[in-house]
Amino acid sequence: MRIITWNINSIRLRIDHLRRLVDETDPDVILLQETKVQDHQFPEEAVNELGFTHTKFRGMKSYNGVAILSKQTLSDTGGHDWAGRDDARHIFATLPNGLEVHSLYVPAGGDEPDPTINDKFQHKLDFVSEMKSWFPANRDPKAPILLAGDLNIAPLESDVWSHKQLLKIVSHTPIETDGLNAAQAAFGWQDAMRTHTPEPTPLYTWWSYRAKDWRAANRGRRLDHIWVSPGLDGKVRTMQVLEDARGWEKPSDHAPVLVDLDL
DNA sequence: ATGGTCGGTTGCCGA
Repeated sequence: MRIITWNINSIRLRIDHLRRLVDETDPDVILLQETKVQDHQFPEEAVNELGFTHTKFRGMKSYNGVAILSKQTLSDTGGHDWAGRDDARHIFATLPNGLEVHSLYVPAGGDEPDPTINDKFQHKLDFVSEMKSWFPANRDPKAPILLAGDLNIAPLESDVWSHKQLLKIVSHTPIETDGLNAAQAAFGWQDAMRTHTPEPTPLYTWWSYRAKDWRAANRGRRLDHIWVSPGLDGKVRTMQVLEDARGWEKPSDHAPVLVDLDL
């Protein structure tokens, strides 16, 4: 089973990119973040025409928004309101083979890495702190569960272009990376991307729009992640960051990440 | 040290 996660940064603007991604990789399931569309405006017909006749989505006006696109039936769907906010950052569903997939969009957290003066950073820390308790309280680690999305944190030194230069930059500060590592450990989540491509190999999924030449500068960060439960131990066969998509015309600033599961 | 670019409830805000 082939699964892709992607921060698409507006599904309506990039529906042709989604078509190209499907043509080139033929995934079974696509988990999206930053769809930036309300549910009544979701391009369900265009998605159906790509072969994804089963969809679950949760959007709001202008910001955020997550979706699950599947060729097979989706059941038992829902989404948690993290940090007490109904802001369309989480959706989950179960596939016919029993695999539960979660699409998650963690808040970016603003620019100032001080929670006492930056409410957005406090919100991000609260969100990640709740990730640590929510999964153990609501799910069985022995079950087959995949959690993927834009977690907006690059936890490892080789997840950023310069560990030293990014230590005070939101997405790589110790308070965030400690929080994410704690959330991961609390459920026994396995970092499928790093199982496949261990440190110290650099691994990035996001490159800023602001670089003159993103590929030449390569000042990337690994903000997108695929985690699998202990119940899926040994089931991840391949992993690829689809960097080419970052070079398409009018791209998302995030590259899709693909895994094949032996299920 | 600074400013650089996107998308969408555009003339700003969030990323």
